[in-house]
Amino acid sequence: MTELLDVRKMRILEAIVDDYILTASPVGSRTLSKHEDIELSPATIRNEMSDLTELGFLEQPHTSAGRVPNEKAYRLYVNNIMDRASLTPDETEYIRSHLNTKVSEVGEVIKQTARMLSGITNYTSVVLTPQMKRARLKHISLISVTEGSALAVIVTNSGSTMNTMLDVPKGMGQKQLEHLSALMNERCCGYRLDDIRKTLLPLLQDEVGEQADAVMDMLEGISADIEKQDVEVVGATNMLNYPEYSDVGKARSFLTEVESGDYLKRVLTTDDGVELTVRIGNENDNPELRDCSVVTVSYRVGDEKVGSMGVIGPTRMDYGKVVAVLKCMSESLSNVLSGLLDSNK
Amino acid sequence: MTELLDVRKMRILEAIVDDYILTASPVGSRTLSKHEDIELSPATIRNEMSDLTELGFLEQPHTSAGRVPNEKAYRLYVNNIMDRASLTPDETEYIRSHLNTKVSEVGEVIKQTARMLSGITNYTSVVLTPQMKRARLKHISLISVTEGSALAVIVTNSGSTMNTMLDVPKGMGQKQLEHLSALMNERCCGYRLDDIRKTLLPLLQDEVGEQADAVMDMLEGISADIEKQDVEVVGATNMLNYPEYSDVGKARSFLTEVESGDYLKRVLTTDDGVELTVRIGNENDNPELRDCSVVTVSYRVGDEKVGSMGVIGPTRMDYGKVVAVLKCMSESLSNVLSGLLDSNK
DNA sequence: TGTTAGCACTCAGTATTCAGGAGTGCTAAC
DNA sequence: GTTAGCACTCCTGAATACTGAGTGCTAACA
Repeated sequence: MTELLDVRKMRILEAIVDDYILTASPVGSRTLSKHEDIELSPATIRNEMSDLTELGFLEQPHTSAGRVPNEKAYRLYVNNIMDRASLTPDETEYIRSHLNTKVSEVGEVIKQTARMLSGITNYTSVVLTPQMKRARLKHISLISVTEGSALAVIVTNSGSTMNTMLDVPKGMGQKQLEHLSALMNERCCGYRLDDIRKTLLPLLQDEVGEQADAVMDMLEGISADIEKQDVEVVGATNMLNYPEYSDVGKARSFLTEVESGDYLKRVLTTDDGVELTVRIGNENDNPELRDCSVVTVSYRVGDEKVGSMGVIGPTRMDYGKVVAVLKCMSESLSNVLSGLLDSNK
Repeated sequence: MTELLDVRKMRILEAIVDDYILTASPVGSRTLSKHEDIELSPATIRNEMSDLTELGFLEQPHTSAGRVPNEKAYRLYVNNIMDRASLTPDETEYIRSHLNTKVSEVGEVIKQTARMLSGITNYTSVVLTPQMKRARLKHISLISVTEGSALAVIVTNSGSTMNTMLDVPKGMGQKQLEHLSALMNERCCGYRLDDIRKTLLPLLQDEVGEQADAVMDMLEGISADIEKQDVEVVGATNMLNYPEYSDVGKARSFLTEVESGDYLKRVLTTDDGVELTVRIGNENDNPELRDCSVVTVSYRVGDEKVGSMGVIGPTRMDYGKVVAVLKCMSESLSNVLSGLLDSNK
């Protein structure tokens, strides 16, 4: 792949993509000839562009327009060309400091991350809440709410909390729930949340006796909720700033799709084993997003991936910057979360 | 006000508003002459329309266009003309049934209400979460989360729950927090949440001794959170379906404004003593919403107002339907919430 | 006196034409 | 291999004319 194109073609393609990312309008040979890196006459450039078109990297809206890069070009650009623009020290500092200050609640940190991502990039951001199942139980409280329902409040060693409404058997009141949760705390503290069900059940079985079934159901309910991860989408309306979405119809279908969150959640929860993924245009198997690119990156607690975040923008997005921001943000968020974890061992 | 206009003018104005609500394009005399209620020639109607324009109810985009109703017309329409379109039995039934099924969590009910509001009306809906301060305490749990912070979980007699992160003095661990919450439960159960602070403090003062200040701070924290009401905004992108927002710039500023939620929250939390309020265009003291109308209605638990909800649409909204839907929805939500309350007395 | 038919007038919207300009591909010369 | 030159394409925007919906006014009518 790398040596499909000679150096000069590469350079020209890069310049075209760079220019198009900036202006969103077809790039002509004369424009390129003024580019400092390219010391060639327009005619020569035209020949090269003609080649690049034939090779499938460029497209022409009409005969007398300049060239527009297509997905193949962006793919090459992302894989081989772009220099991962590093952030300015200011930006790095901005991210670090704003993520460090208020770490009291995990949910807040996630929201803040999403806000910053979309704020810095001017695209749409999406952040997945961290997986709880690998966290360890620090404390659980069962609180009777109404006859037949109770609230389970789980605190993990990373300091995050989780609420789950549970159905409980009729007649099980606050007293019994307290007894049960005391038992759970005694036996399960320090276990991983996704191990609780199988660990706890045998331990409890003899103690809870006739209510074993009910307890089992409750644990099921808790387990189901532990698996759940939410997505935080911020800045969808940013897209209205780009000429790609000056058509209200397109804007509407984009917003509808993104706000449903379904596709983004799917993308963020599929773990393809890679830290950073770039999905360009139709590489998204979602027709509504065929004019968009989605860049995702995972974040960790300790050495373990626990969630991911991403940026959605037009295919003509500033890949270099987005990648740099995501990496920095992932690093920062991982640190913050891991720090939380350590401080409560 | 009522008798500013004679019957015929009223009827013509009504027809104009009705037609404009439907089509969003200026209404001409010929169109009106075909209207079944109006047995007049175009010429006569033109005279009347000319009068209505002079009286300030209609406007003309340009000489050879039809007439467009303005805010004054809508105001008259809302106050004196529109027959509050009653919902079809289907719609009423739909609202009742969908709000009754899943009542497990108050937050869910509110979200569902917002979704249905915007679904039925095709406008943007906004629902305020119910005030907690008038609810009565059923149970409180204090759970240690990290060194220095704890989670307070409050369950009210209406079955709703509330979480608040609190700063606690260093060294106060789970044991002490449990002791404290046991004390609170014993003393404060059944009290109104907004009375707890002043009720509890004297009672506790001698018992908590040296930690009185810290407890005081915690109560402050809880009180502050009790006051908080959130807004749930759904269907903002619905507005992109209306020609008023075929301009992306307008769409963007609308979406930005609405999604911030600031103005809507202010509108929903100001209690003007009236059950139902219609704010037309510039009656909203928010320039971003000068082309919108906001209709709000309060909902109750028992006889007490505890929250409100609203619909935002273009000034050319179907006021009759919106008012009918809101009234029905408020009624249903009030019933559901009051039912929850009663069932736990 | 209120209503209506008729008519001249206005003006947004659409289609048409035209000139300008940006950009291309090709050819021939360097 | 590179470049200058040139004919060609086709988008864009301005100017122009045409159409049709709608008005206001006047005069006739009931």
